[in-house]
Parts: sequence; C-alpha cells; structure tokens
Amino acid sequence: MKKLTGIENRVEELIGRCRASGLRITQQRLEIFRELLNCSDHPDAEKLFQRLRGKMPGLSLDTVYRTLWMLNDAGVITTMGFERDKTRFDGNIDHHHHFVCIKCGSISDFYSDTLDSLEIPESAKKLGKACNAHVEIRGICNNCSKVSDPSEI
Amino acid sequence: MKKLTGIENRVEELIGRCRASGLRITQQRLEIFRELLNCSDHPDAEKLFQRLRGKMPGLSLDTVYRTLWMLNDAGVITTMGFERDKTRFDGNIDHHHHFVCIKCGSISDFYSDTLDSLEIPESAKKLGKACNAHVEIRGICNNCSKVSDPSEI
DNA sequence: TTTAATGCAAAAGATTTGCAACATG
DNA sequence: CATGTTGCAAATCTTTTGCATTAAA
Repeated sequence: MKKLTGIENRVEELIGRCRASGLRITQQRLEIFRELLNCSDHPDAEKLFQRLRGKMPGLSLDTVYRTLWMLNDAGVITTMGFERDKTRFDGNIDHHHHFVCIKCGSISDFYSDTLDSLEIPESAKKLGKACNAHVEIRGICNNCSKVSDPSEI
Repeated sequence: MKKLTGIENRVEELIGRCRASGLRITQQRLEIFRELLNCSDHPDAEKLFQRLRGKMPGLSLDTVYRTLWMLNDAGVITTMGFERDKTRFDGNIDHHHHFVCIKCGSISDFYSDTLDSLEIPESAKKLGKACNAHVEIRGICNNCSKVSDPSEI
C-alpha cells in the first residue's frame, strides 16, 4: 500500500511519459501536476486553478482542464467518480457493489456477501462515522472486450 | 444481500415517506420512480427523460431533475459518485481507498492492506476483466460531527 | 380551497472548442 | 522553424431557478 512516492519522482515519470508519446513538457503541465500532488483534498479544476493563479498569473482555466485530462490520459493521475460524466442515479437500494467499465462507462451492479460484510479498517474509522461501504471495481466489460470500438455497441 | 424488493413494495415505501413528510404523490413522481426501478444501467436524468417521454408526453426535463433529487433526499434512491459534484481529480496513485463525507463532500484517502488485497467475487468476474478495486466509504467526517452546519467550516 | 409541484423559458454553472500567438523540441 | 500548447473568447452542454398555471390533499 502507501508508498509515498516522492513528488520529483512522479514528475520524472511524467516527463518520461511525455517524451515517449511526443507530448511537450511545458511549465503549465509541470506546475499543475506538482500542485495536484500537493493536494490531499481531491480538488476540481476550478479549485486547482485558484491555487495556481498566485504562482502563475497568466494561467487560464481551460489549460487546467486540458492538462488534467492529459495527465489522466497519460495515467499519472486519476479522477474521482466516473470519468467526464454527469450524475447518474441508482434505484437499487439493496446492498450491492459496482463494476464500472473504463471504456464505455457502463455500470453494472453485482452482489457479494463477503464484500457486504467488509470490516471498516482503523485508518478509516479515524476519519469519521461510516454509514456504508461499497466496492467499486474498474475494468473492461464483456462487451468492450469483444469489439474494438465500444461506441459501435 | 440481494433482496429483490418488488417494485410495488418500493412504490408503497415512497408513498409512505411522502405522506410522512407532507410531500405530494404525483403522477410524475410515481412514473419517474417506477422507470428508474426498471433500469439496470444507472441512467442520468436526460436518459431517463427520453425513456419517459413516450409514456408522458408533457413531462419536462427539469421535473425529472427535481424528482430525482427529491427521491434521493427521501432516501428511496441513491446517486453514483459524489452527489451534485463536478469532476474531482486525484493525484494519489498508490493503492488507496476513499472516505466520502455525505455532509460536506470532503474526500479523504485511507490505506488498508486488507482492503488492498480484496478478492474479486465470481459475480463481478462475470461482468468483465477487472483492473482494480477500491472501497468507498460514505459517512460523516469528524469536522461535520462537531458542527451543526458544515458550511461554517 | 390551499399550497406544493409542474412546465416553460431563461439563467447559471461547468466544461469544451476554434483560433491566433507563443514556446518547446 | 515546425508544430504542439496556450490563452482568450465564444460556444456548448448540464443543471438549476423564477414564475404563472395546474393539480393534490
């Protein structure tokens, strides 16, 4: 678990990935990435933008958006929730878990007695009173494994 | 786990909750609720709206939004992801899990070797190839337990 | 009849895009 | 210097809101 990967190692990794795929290493990309690595509150683009303005007066919000998705696509950061998506609703109130397809965005419920009765670890109890816990699995759904372009479905 | 609560039981429950809190039981609320209960794909408001138009020609999208949030507030449905929120980014790529405060929306990381090594159940393996699994705990964070109005923080 | 809920249109937010200027490789 | 990236402004898309009308209770 927790590896506490050093910030500069992470930056090196980013630089490597940019070189590998012909992306340019710009001041903005480095600063936005470093800023996010310093956050522990999972900020949205706007919040990150506010924090960076002091350091980088010329910075624009759309660059923050573009850069964050670029970092996400490069695999050096992730997003919370379900990629570029609007709010989605769930009519199922039985205790269940989710399989989220990272290609087509489909979400399927699954059930598991074992996962239903997960014990909340101490590290989580320290953060507050837990109401419920569920497991989110990300992967490639059967449909997307079959076809090359998921949008064909 | 899986209780397969019958749709009409769920509708009865909704009606009970409306009565209890002085909310009116309208055709729209019943139909939107029933439609969502019939979906297994966790639709967004727009998709639900499209599906309902045939049945209810006069229906408007804003009513769908209002109703869904009302159902959510009444506790008879839930949302995916993080309530009414924009996309949030996560610079932490070590294997970790999330504690989401349902009052103030703060998200904290926590670590657990046990949760890191959860076994994917058969029911999930059937759905596709899993890349990773993480646990999302919803609850009330320590800050919100302390104060009556979380926005004061 | 009283008042909450709806539908419409308009507003507000969030995110993306076209394009000329700029900076990186 | 060739071209990917930026900043700006405008466009787009999603979600919310004000208000007159309608319909539950």
